[in-house]
Amino acid sequence: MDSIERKKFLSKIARLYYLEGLTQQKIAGRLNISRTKVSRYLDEARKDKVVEIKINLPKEDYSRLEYEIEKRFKIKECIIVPASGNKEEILKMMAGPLNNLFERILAGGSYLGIGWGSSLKGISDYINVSGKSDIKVVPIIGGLGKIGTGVHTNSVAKNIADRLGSISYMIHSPAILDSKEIREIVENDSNTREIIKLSEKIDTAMVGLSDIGPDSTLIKTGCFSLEEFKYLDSLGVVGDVNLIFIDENGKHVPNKIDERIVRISPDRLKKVKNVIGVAFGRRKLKVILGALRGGLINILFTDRETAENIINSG
Amino acid sequence: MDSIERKKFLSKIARLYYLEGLTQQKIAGRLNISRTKVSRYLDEARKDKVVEIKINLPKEDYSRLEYEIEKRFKIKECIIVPASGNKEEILKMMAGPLNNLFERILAGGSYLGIGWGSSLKGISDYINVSGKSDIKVVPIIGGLGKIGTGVHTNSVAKNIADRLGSISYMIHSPAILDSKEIREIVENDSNTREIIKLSEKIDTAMVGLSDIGPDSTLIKTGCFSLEEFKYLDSLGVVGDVNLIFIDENGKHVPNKIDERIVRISPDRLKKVKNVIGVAFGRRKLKVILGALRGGLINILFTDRETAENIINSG
DNA sequence: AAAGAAATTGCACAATTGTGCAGCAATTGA
DNA sequence: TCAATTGCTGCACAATTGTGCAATTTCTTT
Repeated sequence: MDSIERKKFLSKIARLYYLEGLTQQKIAGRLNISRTKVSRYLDEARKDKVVEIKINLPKEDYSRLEYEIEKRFKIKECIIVPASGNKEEILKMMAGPLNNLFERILAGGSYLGIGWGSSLKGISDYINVSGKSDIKVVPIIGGLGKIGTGVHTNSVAKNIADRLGSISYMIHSPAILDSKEIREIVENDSNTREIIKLSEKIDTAMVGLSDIGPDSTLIKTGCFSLEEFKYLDSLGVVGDVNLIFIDENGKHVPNKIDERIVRISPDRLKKVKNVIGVAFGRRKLKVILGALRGGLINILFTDRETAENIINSG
Repeated sequence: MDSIERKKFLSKIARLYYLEGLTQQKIAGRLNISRTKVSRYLDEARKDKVVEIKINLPKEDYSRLEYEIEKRFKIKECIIVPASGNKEEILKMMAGPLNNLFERILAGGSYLGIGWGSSLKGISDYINVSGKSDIKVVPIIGGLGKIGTGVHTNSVAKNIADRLGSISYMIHSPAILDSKEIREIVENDSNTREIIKLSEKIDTAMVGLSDIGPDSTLIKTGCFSLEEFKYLDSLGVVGDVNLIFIDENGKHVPNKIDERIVRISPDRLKKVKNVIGVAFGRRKLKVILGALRGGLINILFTDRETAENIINSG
């Protein structure tokens, strides 16, 4: 069979299989060849592009980029939304995929850990998932921000719980204390100990990622001073994941601030099945890369621009 | 999940399945949904045209038309070549598909019945199939045309046998005799009887289709007179398949010429597994339709123009 | 708020498809 | 011409995929 004859034959088989919906067995019978041959001819047809499978992507679909990032960093999932420059809009666009994700990964009776951050706070307002009333929402970091402003850890956890139709726990300790001693005392208090203990039951967590630049929310809210950030910078820190300070490879950088912080431990966090990070913007590129490389998060929500930067920075 | 969100999700799954080649099981694990759901989402994606499967047809491909005819007349196969107006060219184009067909349907040791006709004669020169040396080629009609011209039944059979690297039998009787009595005598001769007997072993036959117009080869070669054709026409005959005269529905029309003809019987022919008819051109439309409707042939070789006429005449 | 209707889900099974392998045929090279 | 090599074939099995069904959930309607 010459090349053109062959192509025609392949397209005939491909038509019967893909367009007319016959089974390989039926095609084999009809053309008087073995079923095995049909299977192999179809293979050839696909390889030779006689058959092409096209996916009609909705506009602004980045599933390809998503899959590239998923593969590159061996993470479970990456969700990319169009970049608009406007933070609130970006968060709004993340709502749908986040709800979809929650539908899929929040198993009955499971515990959901919630960190802190303006993105987390922002996105939480769009959560809308039904049938998850037996989820327990647990803070995995002490309070940051003022109660009443709605950015406080407990508020975010409560907000999310409300939107899931479920319940939340509260943490009665600030995230950052004045000294190691005070932290130890607070952490030994049964109220706090209980919450910390709960973090072992978590199988899904949502964490915030911050850089340590002067514009970070942590500076703006007065949680840290510029001097402290400079100190962390000098140690090679590129940012934090739920106040776990990491370097560009996602390795936890030991530092003297750590001992004053109340939060889930790096080891514990790495054992959580699904860790969702929501972060985008040029400033956060390094900490995102670190978090991905170090395996601190395995589900990433970001925008197109950041995603492209991630891929280009390998 | 709203409509756009759903489409994005579908396209994500479709990408993983069709483009990245993951199994449904892997996708299910990755997205934390059941495998059954993946199967159903893929179904939906195809139905919603999120996934489109396109077959890159070689130019001048008529596989769609072929399949329409196959379905409409419940025949095994229809092969259509581009119409060029030039008979020789059309036959040449049929060579590839015919060889392909022979490769598929000629089983080891089987008998191949050969009729008569200028198309058959023409196409036989292009046959080229290897590995079929144990086929026996058998005439299924008496001699028509003069020995030596190459249009004679025996010559065509011999030619085909040579090209298959196999052997052929000869029939030592004309197709049309002067009277019923002579035919009976000839048919009772052991030489002829033996060949006729062989036709019971045939599982593939190639037959010619003729119309009964004044330009038909049968008139030109002097086998029939115009009066005889007028007579047949008056009976409702539209043409013949291997000298079986049929009406527009393919029903064998009894007539007084039949009893002078030496050929395979209509009943016998209908039992042959594969009966290949090669015919095209406006004049032959009616007889082709008859042959298809009456189940006298189940594999048709024709050209685009004729094929379109066939479909339009339903 | 309750009952009924409709849709969705996963299981278990059936159907379909893919593939390693042994055997056979074709081709090549001496 | 023969041997060696290469490629093709179908079988038998393994893997993958599709689907009826019962249970459950969700949505309607009263």
